[in-house]
Amino acid sequence: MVPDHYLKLDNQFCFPVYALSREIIQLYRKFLDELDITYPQYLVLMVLWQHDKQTVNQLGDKLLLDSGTLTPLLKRLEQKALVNRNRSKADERVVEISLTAAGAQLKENARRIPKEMFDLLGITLEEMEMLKSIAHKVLKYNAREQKG
Amino acid sequence: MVPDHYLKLDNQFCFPVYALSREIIQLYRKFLDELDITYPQYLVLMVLWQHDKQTVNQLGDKLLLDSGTLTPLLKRLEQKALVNRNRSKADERVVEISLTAAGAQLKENARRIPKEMFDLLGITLEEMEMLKSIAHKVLKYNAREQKG
DNA sequence: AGCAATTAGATTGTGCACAATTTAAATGGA
DNA sequence: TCCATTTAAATTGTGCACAATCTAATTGCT
Repeated sequence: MVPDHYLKLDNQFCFPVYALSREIIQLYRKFLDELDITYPQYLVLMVLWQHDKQTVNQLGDKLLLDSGTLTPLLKRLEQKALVNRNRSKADERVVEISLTAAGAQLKENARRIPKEMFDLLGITLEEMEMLKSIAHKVLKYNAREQKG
Repeated sequence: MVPDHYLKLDNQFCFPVYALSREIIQLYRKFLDELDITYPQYLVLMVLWQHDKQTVNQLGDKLLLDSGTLTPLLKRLEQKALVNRNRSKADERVVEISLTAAGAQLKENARRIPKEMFDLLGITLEEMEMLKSIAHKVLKYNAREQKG
């Protein structure tokens, strides 16, 4: 019989990750409110800042989000005049997302965020790298499972 | 000038945590669908399994959730006949949440979940402890900031 | 060419999260 | 005792997440 121990909140491994994720998004709010964007919108812009003009699918692959989440989010970014949404002429099913001048410009205002977030978190570089590598391990492990 | 490097998705510390949190909730779904509950509902039940009869505030303190999230969630648990919601007689503002027989019984069906989840994640015990301790550090650090 | 199967994205519906406001009960002076 | 202040939940409104379904365009097969 599995003991009660394993069902206590304090002994959970997953709850801290879930709580940490919400805490991080909360800390981002401080910076992102000034830019009038949300954290998921910031992630989309970050992907576009690195490589402009991507399809909804390509954004979804990188952010692990589906069209049910991205379509309305991208429409809100379009309303804020930060991105353009255009049907591809080569394949009418595909929607290409590109940055507007304002969307590209926002990158400069966002530049200071990663460093300030790191300071806010109060952890060491080593801990950060450890966290990243464990997260990647789980995500990669389970991505493999889904295909096989 | 902060270099572009820091604004690339691959170099983010926060995105992996956010993606990992969603992946974990996704993996839980496999088990929780059978119990017809969601992950946040499971967390509430876990708190009640450890200590029955708590106020909405007490649940919120432990799970770091407010009444805007908990009130509708608890109403759904009530509809499933897993918890009771009763106004305290000593203080009419307070709502006390307690397990029904079915809610208490569900603990037995949930008992196997933590072990199976651990197996699914594909990480070592050491990595799990590391992840927990870093999450706790950030959460505690920022809880302190909010008060000071 | 014609049509089934596939693919990209949009839509619908449910359930969190969370800010901001509201309501009602309790408390703490003056 | 009276009333401003505080407190506990509930409510309202916005924005994700995500399953399931739908629509329309494309591809592949014969």
